[in-house]
Amino acid sequence: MRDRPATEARILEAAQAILIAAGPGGFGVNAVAREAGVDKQLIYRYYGGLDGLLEALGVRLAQWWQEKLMAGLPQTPVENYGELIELLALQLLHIVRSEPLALQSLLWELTGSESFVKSLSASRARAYGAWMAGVRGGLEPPEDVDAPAINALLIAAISQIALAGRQADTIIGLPTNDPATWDRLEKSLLRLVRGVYARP
Amino acid sequence: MRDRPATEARILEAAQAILIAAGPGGFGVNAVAREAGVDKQLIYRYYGGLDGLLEALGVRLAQWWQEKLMAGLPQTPVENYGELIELLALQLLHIVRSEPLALQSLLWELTGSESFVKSLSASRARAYGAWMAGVRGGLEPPEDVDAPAINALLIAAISQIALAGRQADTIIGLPTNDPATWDRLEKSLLRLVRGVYARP
DNA sequence: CACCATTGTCACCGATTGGTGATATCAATA
DNA sequence: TATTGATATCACCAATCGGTGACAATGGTG
Repeated sequence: MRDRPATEARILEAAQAILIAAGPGGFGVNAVAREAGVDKQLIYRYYGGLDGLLEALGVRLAQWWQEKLMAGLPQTPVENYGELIELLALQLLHIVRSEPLALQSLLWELTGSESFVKSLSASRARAYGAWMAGVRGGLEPPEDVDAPAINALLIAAISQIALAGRQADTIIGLPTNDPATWDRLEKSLLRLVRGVYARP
Repeated sequence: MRDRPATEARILEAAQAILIAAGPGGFGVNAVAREAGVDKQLIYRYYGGLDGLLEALGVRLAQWWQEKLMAGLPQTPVENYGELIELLALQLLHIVRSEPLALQSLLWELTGSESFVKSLSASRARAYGAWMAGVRGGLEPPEDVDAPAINALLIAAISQIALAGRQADTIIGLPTNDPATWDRLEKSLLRLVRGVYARP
């Protein structure tokens, strides 16, 4: 060993692993050190304590979100603003359904009061914006639609649905384990999008 | 004192107070006992420990949700299914915006793995159903709309928006503290509802 | 080779957690 | 009044938490 950069990386990886496995609640200096096979003293030396480690983990998560979102950029140009939002919604739904880290990250934004949590929320919001900017040509939402508010509601719905399906075995009344449930939710999600961003 | 029923009630009240003030994370035997001004031993005697107390708190929360929802039953008969959902959405938005207990309860459903959490989710779902049953006359949703899925998404959106606005000072990009933000969200929420449950 | 800063290890601290056993105190009954 | 059973209190336990100081091993530099 005796390789500080490598050790720092190991610690950060372990932190992410702990977050995925145990969530924000199970996160702590001892758990991370144990997972990384490293003395916790090094966490204090290299990251200045728990806060510093969280800060570093925060920027890592922000990058992660950016990458995951950008991975779903449509290849073919879209025709109107509504279709854009449809794609974003589907991409986000796919991420939160397939990536445990996404859910734990969202959960952290809801439960944590640390400062890095706020910057994480802001970074994720920026990632959405970057996605939009990267795709929309000159596409504009209909004038009579409050696009930011509508989109926020849609993103919120997707996030909450995924979070709720994590622990409970029923969402409002729909069975969580049934794949048909998620088909219905996806179709209904698109239906909501099309309802506001009227399609030709 | 020396009044078991009163002591039990005090403990349960304290438990709810702790939940409101500190959330699921700060919940514990010691905190509740301290808040109630009671030795924690009594929690073990009367509720059989932390699990039993949670169980009792769960049924209390379920009743609470039922009451809060039912308090918003419309007086005048509604004309169609869409208007019904509009009212439910507005009522729910009002609850989660004005009642801290609602948010902490929702948060618990997302974070807790205890068994009572699942029954709480189920109870809340039943409360929605009871609300609907109490209001809809012979009203039916449009045939081509998957009402349960749509409604689940709408409820999810409302829950998540309120939860996100609790800690972060910006929801996706909308400033949390600005009252105008919530006006926009409410209007856009109704817009989503009307988009699917097409109005005359 | 000797020095010294960096890297890693170990042992400990006070505080808090969920949980338990023994004991004091009271109210009603015999 | 003496006994008894329920109610309340206190002291303690092992485990874990975040955090710190002292010490051992290492590798490059003079």
